[in-house]
Amino acid sequence: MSNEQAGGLPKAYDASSVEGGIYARWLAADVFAPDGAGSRADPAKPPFVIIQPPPNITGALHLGHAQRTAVEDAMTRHARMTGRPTLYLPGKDHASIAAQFVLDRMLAEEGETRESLGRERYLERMRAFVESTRHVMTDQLQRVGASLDWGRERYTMDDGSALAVRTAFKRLYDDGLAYRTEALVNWCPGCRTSISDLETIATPETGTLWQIRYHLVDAAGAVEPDAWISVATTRPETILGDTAVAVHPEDVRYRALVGRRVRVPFVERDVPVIADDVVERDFGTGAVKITPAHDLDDFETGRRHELPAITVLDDEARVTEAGGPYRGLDRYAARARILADLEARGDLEGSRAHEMVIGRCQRSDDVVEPRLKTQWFVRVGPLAAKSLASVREGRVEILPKRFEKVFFHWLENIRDWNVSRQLWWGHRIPAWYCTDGHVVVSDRLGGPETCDACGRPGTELVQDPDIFDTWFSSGLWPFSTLGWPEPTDDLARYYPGTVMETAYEILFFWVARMMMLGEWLMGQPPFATIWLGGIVRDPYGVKMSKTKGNVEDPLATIADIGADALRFALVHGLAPGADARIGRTKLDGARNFSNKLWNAARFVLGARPDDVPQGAPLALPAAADLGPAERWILGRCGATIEAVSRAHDAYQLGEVTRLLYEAVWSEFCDWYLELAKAGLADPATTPARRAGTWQTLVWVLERYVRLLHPVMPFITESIWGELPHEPSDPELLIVADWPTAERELGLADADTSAAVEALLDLVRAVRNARAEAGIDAGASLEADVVLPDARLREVVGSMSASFERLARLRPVRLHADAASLPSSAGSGLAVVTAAGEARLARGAGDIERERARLERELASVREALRATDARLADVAFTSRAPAHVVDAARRRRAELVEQDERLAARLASAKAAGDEG
RNA sequence: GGGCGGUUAGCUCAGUCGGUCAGAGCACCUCGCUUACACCGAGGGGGUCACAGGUUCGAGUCCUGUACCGCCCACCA
Repeated sequence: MSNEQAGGLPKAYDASSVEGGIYARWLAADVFAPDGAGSRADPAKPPFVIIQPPPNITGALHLGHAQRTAVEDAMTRHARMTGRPTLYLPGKDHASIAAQFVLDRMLAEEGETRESLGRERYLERMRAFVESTRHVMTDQLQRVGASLDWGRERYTMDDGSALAVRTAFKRLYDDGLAYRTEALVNWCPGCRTSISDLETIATPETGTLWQIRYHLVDAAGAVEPDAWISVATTRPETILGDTAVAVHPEDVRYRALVGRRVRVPFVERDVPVIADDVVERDFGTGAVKITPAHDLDDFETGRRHELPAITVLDDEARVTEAGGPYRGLDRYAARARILADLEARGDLEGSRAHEMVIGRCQRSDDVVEPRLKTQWFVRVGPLAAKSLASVREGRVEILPKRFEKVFFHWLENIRDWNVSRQLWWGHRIPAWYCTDGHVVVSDRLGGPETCDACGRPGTELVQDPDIFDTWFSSGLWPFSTLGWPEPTDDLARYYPGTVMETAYEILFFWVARMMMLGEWLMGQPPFATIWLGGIVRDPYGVKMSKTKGNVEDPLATIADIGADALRFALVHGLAPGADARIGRTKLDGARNFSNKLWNAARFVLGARPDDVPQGAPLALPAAADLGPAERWILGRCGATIEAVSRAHDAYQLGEVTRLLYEAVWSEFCDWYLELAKAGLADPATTPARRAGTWQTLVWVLERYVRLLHPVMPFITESIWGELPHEPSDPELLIVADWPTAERELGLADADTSAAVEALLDLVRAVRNARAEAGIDAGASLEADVVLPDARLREVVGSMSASFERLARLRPVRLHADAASLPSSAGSGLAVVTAAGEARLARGAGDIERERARLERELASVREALRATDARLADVAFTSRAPAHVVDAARRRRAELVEQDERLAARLASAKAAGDEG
């Protein structure tokens, strides 16, 4: 029975040589799809559909993806084992602006630009680029072990998505929720496209507030050199687009000027002084220049007063023709020149530093320019209302719950969604314009046949050059991937989804949009639970990023310690919504745990008694063949099954790994394995009991392997391959049943468990006393053990081989009470626990040290006793606290009293012995 | 300017319904190469649960306030 041959398990688990093969076996067995050939799903059970954010098609796996995948895959595998048809659908996102950003950089190295290639050639390049990268993420997700249903893989630029986008947009248009208008949008001059509010990052900056004179114009239209109104601005270059100066209607300083005209410098345009209560009298000079085409506030003020909006900055933020003498200058160059010119005219009154918040492009970091553009918008009010109601009324649950508030706040204050992008890579907006100015929105592939309004043939219509915001197509993901708008079986079966798992970073970008679009187009929210994860940080709490160089490469980590250890580390201690710090220490811990599990399996397989035939099916031992230790570990195993199942049902994966780490390491390995070793080695053990012990080892290990599979799929599948099974078990663990606990719990009983716990407690106490007394750890001592409880005495008696081995005592003589101890037992070490006491014989010992130890223990017991007594003496406590709490306190007191007596007696004899010596 | 989260052992963090809740891992100290594992085993030290009030028989746990850290949202030039 050598462990080298341990049932085929090699001495060390070699992840790199095993994982690929296991993944290939899963693929070959077709077990990932809910309807795959190898699926053992029960079609009658409710499907479990998990929705994952499709990664960018040009991307490579980073630790954040790995964590998302670890979480999603664990949920998926757990659901699959419970027999539910389980859909975990893979996909890629075309990521229009992000992909263009990457490709543009590559083109720049070749000396090319978007414009130099032109739209068609640029898109060809993009398609080729995307083809070259799309396999990367797929391969890496498989390395992590993601049990994605690859047969259903989708892409946000495939034909199905394209149809879904056209259909969705037409529906919104027909419902009056998509409209085209000229409005101020966030314009990124670097990316040369509009971006959404979400992509505009408010950045605090110290700017300058300049004070500038606008001279009044007299009735004859002449400038009055000595009469002016001073305005305050942080953007002098927008002077060129001013169409009014506003003051507060009740501001006495300016009341007389309202209705007069002032001359805008340089462009020499006369504009009115208007009164509007948006103006803060206390800010700056109390007078504001109004530039409707370049400031959101001003745009609205302009509307109220019917002011013209003059665009003075172009797509690249250079001054337009309307900017007169400054035309062609970059916005900042124009600012400098204008300030210098104002100074020269004597119209620059002063300036001061000003703390302000400026919008920057999330992608390029350019300062975003509000610009007047004709674009498509989605009216989100009615959509948001539905989403808010779904969450408020509990149809959709957000985990953790605190994000519900964030979600509410955002949706309550949301502005219409600008969906047009002046980019090329993405879905073209399905809107066509005819020369008569009619607009046709069509979901027909290739565009409308005729203009709806005038019947002009489609060939004479011109399609909108813009594309959709990437998130418009991602927002359709939960149903576009199931075949929508076609009424497919998948759509009927797998919509709405069960859980949507993602990082809280994209709650608004993606989750909220899926909610809004899903509810409107499908009539119900796209998922029941929103599970939000956090950000993966380095050990110092810094968000990992390539530029900071603090990234942990998940693939290198997998090569190093295996995918399972990485997954375990990413999930262990994870709470929804909380950021996770991942570093060497945590990864090492996970690797050590994998190693522990592997070696426990090697031991168990190698410990098969000779009279148990190899290849015998797995069976729970008969009750008669179980010792107390077996009953105890089966009870613990049952409790763990139940606790882990509950944790999974609540999506608490951090709790799942915590429970299993504890169960496998601290209970199974540290205690039961050691107890079993002694039982197996004891010649007094009957063959039936020996078989029962081994079967218990295998059984419990087998349950833990099942429970760990969702988090650690490879190593558990590996071990499973070597373990005996019940006849009803499948060949692959991935489709094995999730365990239930009734059989284990049926073999356990509370009394035996309590007795075994008491035994373990005694072992701990003996080890402690031995260590403190400095006794050689290898030395075996004679012991007299007093256990007043008969049941406990019986259990310890039946486990004497284990007890002797674990506590290093031999022989152990059991006694019902201290009075029956032989007098020779008076010397040596005394060990007192709640259940009883042990007296260990030993040679020469340090009496003083022993006395000090006993005094310390006695003092601590008396302290606890005092506290318990005080509690029980308080009538308020005994009358108001629930009975079970009071009972527990009374039991505790009784134990403490006994310990007190035993310790006092031992201390007395130790003192006597010391005095004699 | 609003809102949210955090503050528990040297470090990273669990702690559900208020009652064995003062916990884990790492680090540290002392032993130990006991035939699964040194990626290990045994034992140990270490915390006024940020601070101040309050509710309660009883408070890391609930309430109020304060401090510090972090995050999200925000169209006052």
